[in-house]
Amino acid sequence: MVVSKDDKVKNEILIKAQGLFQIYGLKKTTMDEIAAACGKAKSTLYHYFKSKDEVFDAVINLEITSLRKAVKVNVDQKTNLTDKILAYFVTFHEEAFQRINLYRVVKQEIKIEAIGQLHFNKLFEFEKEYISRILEDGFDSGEYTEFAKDDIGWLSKTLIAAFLGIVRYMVESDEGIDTVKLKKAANMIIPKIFT
Amino acid sequence: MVVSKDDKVKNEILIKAQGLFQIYGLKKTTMDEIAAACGKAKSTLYHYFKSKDEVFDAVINLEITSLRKAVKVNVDQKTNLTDKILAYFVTFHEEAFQRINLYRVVKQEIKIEAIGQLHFNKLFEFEKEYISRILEDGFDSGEYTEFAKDDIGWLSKTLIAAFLGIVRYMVESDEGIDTVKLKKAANMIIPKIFT
DNA sequence: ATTCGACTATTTATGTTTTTTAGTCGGTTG
DNA sequence: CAACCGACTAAAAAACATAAATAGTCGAAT
Repeated sequence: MVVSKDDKVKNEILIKAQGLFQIYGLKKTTMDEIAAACGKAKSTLYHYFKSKDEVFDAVINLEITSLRKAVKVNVDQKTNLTDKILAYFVTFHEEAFQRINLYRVVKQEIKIEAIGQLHFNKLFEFEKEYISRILEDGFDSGEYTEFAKDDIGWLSKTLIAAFLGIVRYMVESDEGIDTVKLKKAANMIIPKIFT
Repeated sequence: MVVSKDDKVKNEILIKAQGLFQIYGLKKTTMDEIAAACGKAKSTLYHYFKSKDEVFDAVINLEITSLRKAVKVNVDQKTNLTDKILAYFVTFHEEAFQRINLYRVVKQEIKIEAIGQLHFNKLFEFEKEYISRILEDGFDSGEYTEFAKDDIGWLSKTLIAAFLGIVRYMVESDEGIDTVKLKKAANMIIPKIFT
């Protein structure tokens, strides 16, 4: 069989853990609880995962993977640079806010807590890489000439920082995530140079 | 005389407090220290200010006032909308980072601590109002037609949130505040519609 | 009206104990 | 022998108590 017994149990644990993390968060979910939810002893979990962090990591990666898939679908549909970046930002954040664990990481990160930092940095890094690639494609195809290629690294970081600022504000002010506003914001941030 | 004795002493206290806040921050500066710096007893301070918070408030307002003045000078020099907004953002943040107390509030705010919140909100509110006014002027003069007037409130909030996101990133990543980059960022955020 | 010193009421820091929880280990079972 | 368990340990977190620092009050003095 393609999916081994090992993978199956691992997945079972992850699903249960995911459910608990969603309800209680990382800190308030204990390994005993996860074990109980799986109908196993705690020590058994350590047969599949080295540590609690590794379990959480795996859950987050599960969600990031599915998020990336969703984003890719939307971005690939678009044909020009501006639409791609716009689609990227809108989809990314729509999808992220649908995934409570990720949302938590971002929200925790806003309040700068130790644990979220790593995941957030990874997220930021991923966003930067993704945007950089889109920009580079635009450059190579000659679609985009306004900035030097050397600026792409800085450019994508700034784009993301700005966009994250808006999302942050939406979260903090409890104004919720309004897709229409999000689109407007994205449209405003993405420099018209791109069009 | 125009400046009353009362105001003179108040100012003396504020100057001393400002110096101490700059060195030690709000929490690590005691009322006893401020009093000692003024060569007065602590209880005397309470004759001029209701509480320690009121002293800090007054200091912050002192700095905000001088900052506003500096910003206004730069903005007023510009003739068109885009330049005004650009000048506003660049000057505002340049000046803010020169004022350690304000900088502290902003930085504290990044780590969301109770005390900074109020000041930060006030700052945010001020920035919003200021930008709104600039935008409205642009509308009224017919310089700007792309957005509806109703959108100005949302527009200025978004602009500020985005810009704050970039500043935040600069602070967090310890990349420092590079004016050239700041200008680039501002240029990128301010939609080309304005030009 | 200003100032002060002595006082109180809160916060904050410190140290101690208890409880909770992550992670280990030897042994059991299918 | 891979998957599991229960009992154990070590480390972290929570709870508690105590001491110290500090914000803020008040009556008296100038």
